[in-house]
Amino acid sequence: MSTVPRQALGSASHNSHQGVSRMRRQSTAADGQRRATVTDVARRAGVSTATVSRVLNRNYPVAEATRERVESAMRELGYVVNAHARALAGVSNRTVGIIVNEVIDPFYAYIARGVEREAALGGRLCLVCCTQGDPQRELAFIDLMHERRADAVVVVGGSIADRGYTSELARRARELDAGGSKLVLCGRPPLGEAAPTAAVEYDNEGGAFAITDHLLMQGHERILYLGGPPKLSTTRDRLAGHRRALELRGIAIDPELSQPGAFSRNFGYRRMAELLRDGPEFTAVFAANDVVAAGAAQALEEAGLRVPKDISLVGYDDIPVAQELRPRLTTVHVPLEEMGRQAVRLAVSGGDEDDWREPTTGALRLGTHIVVRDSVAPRAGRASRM
Amino acid sequence: MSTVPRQALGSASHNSHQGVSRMRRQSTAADGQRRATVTDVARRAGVSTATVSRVLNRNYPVAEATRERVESAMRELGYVVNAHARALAGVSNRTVGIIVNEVIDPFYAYIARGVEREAALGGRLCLVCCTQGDPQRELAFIDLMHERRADAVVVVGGSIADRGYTSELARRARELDAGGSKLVLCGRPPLGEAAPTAAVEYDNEGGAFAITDHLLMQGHERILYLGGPPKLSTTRDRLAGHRRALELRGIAIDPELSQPGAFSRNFGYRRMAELLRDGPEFTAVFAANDVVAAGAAQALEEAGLRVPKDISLVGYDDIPVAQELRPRLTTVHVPLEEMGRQAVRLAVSGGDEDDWREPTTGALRLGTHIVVRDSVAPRAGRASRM
DNA sequence: CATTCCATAGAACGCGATTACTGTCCGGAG
DNA sequence: CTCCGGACAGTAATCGCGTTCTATGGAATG
Repeated sequence: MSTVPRQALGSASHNSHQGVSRMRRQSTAADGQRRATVTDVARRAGVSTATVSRVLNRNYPVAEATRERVESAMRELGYVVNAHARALAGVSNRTVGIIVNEVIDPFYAYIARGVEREAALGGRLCLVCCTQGDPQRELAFIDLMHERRADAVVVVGGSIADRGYTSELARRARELDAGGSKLVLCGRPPLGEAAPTAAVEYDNEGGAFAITDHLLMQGHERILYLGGPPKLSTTRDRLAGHRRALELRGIAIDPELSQPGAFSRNFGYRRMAELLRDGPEFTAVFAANDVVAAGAAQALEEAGLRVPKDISLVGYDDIPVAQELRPRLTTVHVPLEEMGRQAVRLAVSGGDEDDWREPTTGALRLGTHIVVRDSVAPRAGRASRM
Repeated sequence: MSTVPRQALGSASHNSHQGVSRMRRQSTAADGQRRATVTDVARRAGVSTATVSRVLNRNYPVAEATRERVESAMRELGYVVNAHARALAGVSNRTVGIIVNEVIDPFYAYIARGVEREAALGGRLCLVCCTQGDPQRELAFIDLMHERRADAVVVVGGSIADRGYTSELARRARELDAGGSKLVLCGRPPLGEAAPTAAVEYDNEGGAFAITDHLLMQGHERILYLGGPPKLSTTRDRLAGHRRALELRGIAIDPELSQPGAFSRNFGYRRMAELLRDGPEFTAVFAANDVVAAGAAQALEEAGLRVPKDISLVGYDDIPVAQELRPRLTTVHVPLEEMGRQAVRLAVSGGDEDDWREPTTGALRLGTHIVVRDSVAPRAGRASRM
């Protein structure tokens, strides 16, 4: 079996169709009303089911009068096509799946918006799942979407570098591909040659480099890197850009200034408070993302430190909270919504399937750039001031 | 036909299956590889399809050895059940639909999270759509979800009081109900007796009353009500609570102090700035929601007014931005995630269908309460100060 | 040895819709 | 007065899986 146990989804009682042998809905029996079917419509309109299907799909000439008879029959019966039957008969069911950590996290929400909008443009619906950071759930959701024959499955966000996990993911990529769907990696590194996937990345390393350099230009040399799960590809890339910038300026890397952790406001707040109490000296903070920066900002505020006068602070992602903080946060802009759009575009190639089966593996890398606001000032040195 | 034209979804070329008469996938022909079916698995494992189905559904005893043979056959073939075929055969497809204005709006995002989590608990997947505030799109999406036979369709957010729209919605409620699904209204008033819907509301009026009263207790008598689309049920209810509080204290209602508009940060900012320049006097602002409050706060700040010293400010919803603003925003807490959870709970009655068909119309009303933070102070009167 | 009970095989339907074929009808050309 | 093609419409085979219902081989039981 190619599926992760459904237990991974925390299903209370996943064996839904168990025991309770449902009474089979007999078309003969009472039950009041059945759902109308094509057959019903056809009978009522005095035509064949083929004709009904034709007016439904507008893919074959049907006489005006006939069409009208059929349409009013549908209306009178309250007929609604059955997408499952249609999918079974070979028509794309027009859905794309998207798997994120958490829908309320703006980072994911913006990407999801892009996916949803682009999908809607192609007349598609969007299946959304939240893994809450659990790779097992992610795999289980991919399976569920495969079962539903989604046109594409977009997996969003950084990934952990785990051997077993990666190969599981690659296998699913192959299975999906064999079935004509596509696995799209959004904001995470590709799986390598063996796996037929599409990918939309952004210049994570470059953004980190740029904003670190921005800090360096202001004279900061002791920069605290705060937050970001250590094993996540996202963290790895941001940290890499950060270090490259430091090295380029000939600044030694102090391990103590690297403080990875969760991508959460709470982590930013607590660790910052701790570090302020008994941590290394630093004059600037590079928060792994804007949410962490918000937490750090609060800790700084409560410690009586002024941003940017005493300490400079920058974030990453450029989500709305960056503009809400005071001072407004200097950060790295990531084209989140665009990533989502491109992800589905890469996978489904527009609304019409004229171009049947193009490059089986597409990749895309979007740019990032820093947004300068008010949270960075020339170095003043917290140590030298207090 | 009971559906709104798909054009409403802005589909670029919605007649996807038109003209391009797809080559029918012949099981006989080449094509390299077909997707494995139950029959394939059965053949490979040397058992019957009935047995395969049994190990798949675990609803009938199967010898351990047989099960293993079947399972490894599935693994080797990369078999993935076809949810459509399964749904067609009468098994619930386990999906719930949710329709919101906008996924990046925290108000909706939190509700969506509740829906998604509760759905996942029941082993269900979640179909998400964004209407961007267009009632036509909302109706079109409901149809699409009905076509997919979602177990439930949750429509989130305030509704406009339009005669035609309401009856269209009611019709869909009936159609869904006839098919065994359910339309759930989340955060909006019921449709009346004629429509079989479930509903989860929150005490919108009460929250507005409470926070207005909070302002009154601090001596504020001239309170500006800012934002909220005028015809939206949400606005109507909040405004009602607000006015009831005013009347209870015998304060005359000044139409000039009622400034409805979009639920956007931008509206809050701009209208606030205008009003500060040439609007009526007021000592407190009741923003229709936290987002509007954020905009208003910026305008106030730029005008050199201090919150709450010069002007008090409150919002509604209690989304994260409320804690990020400085001063932290006093607002009304709405149990958003819980609303989402209850919405699906109301509709699908847990994971197991033991309790077959319960009350066809459930309703629920969750409480709200104010959260006092730092944006309200006793009246100081902007007029008397400047 | 006869009887039961199990696990499973086998086969027929049903689910609802799509569509490759196969007509049928009708008008105009030859 | 045929013949032919275009416009429509009907027939029936699929699609992949779930659900019986009957039949059967063999092990356990008495």
